[in-house]
Amino acid sequence: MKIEEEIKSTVVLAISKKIILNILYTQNVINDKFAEILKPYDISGEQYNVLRILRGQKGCPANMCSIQERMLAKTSNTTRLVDKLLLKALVTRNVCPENRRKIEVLITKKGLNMLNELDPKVVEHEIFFSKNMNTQELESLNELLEKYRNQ
Amino acid sequence: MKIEEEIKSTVVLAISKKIILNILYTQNVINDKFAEILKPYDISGEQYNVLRILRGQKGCPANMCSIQERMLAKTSNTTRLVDKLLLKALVTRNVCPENRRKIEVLITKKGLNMLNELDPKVVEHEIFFSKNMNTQELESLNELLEKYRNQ
DNA sequence: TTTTTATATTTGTATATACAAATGTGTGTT
DNA sequence: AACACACATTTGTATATACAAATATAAAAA
Repeated sequence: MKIEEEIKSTVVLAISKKIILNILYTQNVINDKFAEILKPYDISGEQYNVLRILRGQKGCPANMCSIQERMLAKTSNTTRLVDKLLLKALVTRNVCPENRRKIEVLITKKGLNMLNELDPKVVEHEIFFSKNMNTQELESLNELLEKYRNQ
Repeated sequence: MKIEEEIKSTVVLAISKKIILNILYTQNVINDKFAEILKPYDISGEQYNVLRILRGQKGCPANMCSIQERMLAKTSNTTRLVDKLLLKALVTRNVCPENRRKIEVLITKKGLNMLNELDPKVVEHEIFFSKNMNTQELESLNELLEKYRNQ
């Protein structure tokens, strides 16, 4: 369905407006579908994102700052996301001995197991949207998005 | 900046994953910039979206259902968004006399004036991201996004 | 050493998202 | 009329976003 139909617009939209609406709407579709995958695991998309960042550390602890700057939403509240993960025993949290202002966050074995179980489902989700497009179209979409975002 | 740099990824990402991350991240950039435009007017992006839908009614009242289905985020809570707009006198809300289950929501003169004042800033925001791309690239981006979203 | 400044994180408040349950109203059936 | 069912909206609860203020610690300056 075209974006005008999705929002039931009755007027012709400028291409610059259509692209904005298309990106915002597509993001909603992606997120809704991803939330369904995560639902049985009782974690949110943002919590998943934190876990994924922690796994990427390969055993090294991450502090709040470094998690924050790797998040997609730059204004996420990492403290509270880590709080939730701590309650579920998916991460550990300790004051850094070298610099007591910092907090060392580590993913637990339980957290790693959850991510490993999710891995194939996440890949399936990513491929789902790409499956009817050829490599050239995918590369083109990616390049155009980056050109668009960087003004 | 490429998406890998934005999220400080150290590994090469599959194209299907890059596109997902690119869309999610680009949406955040668009929303953050738009929120700044709205800030002086003390309304949120979702509240703006409701006002824009109501103006599109051209004097006809809209009920909660029809507002909901025109929203970008299909799970927005229209009742509470309209509550906020009512407090600022940007809309009126009345029970529909023909069907008392329905609510008639109308944009006020104050609401219309706010939208009119915002119009040029919104267009400027839309054009900002498109300005370094030619018509063909813009059309191509729009088509690829729609093909992508519809699997 | 005390003060100032910078850094890292937490907390508070308002708003919005997500979803289920509750409420109120209209329609059709017996 | 009484009942069941569908429709439209509201309300409740948990989570997340957005942003400012508060707290704690470290480093630099006086």
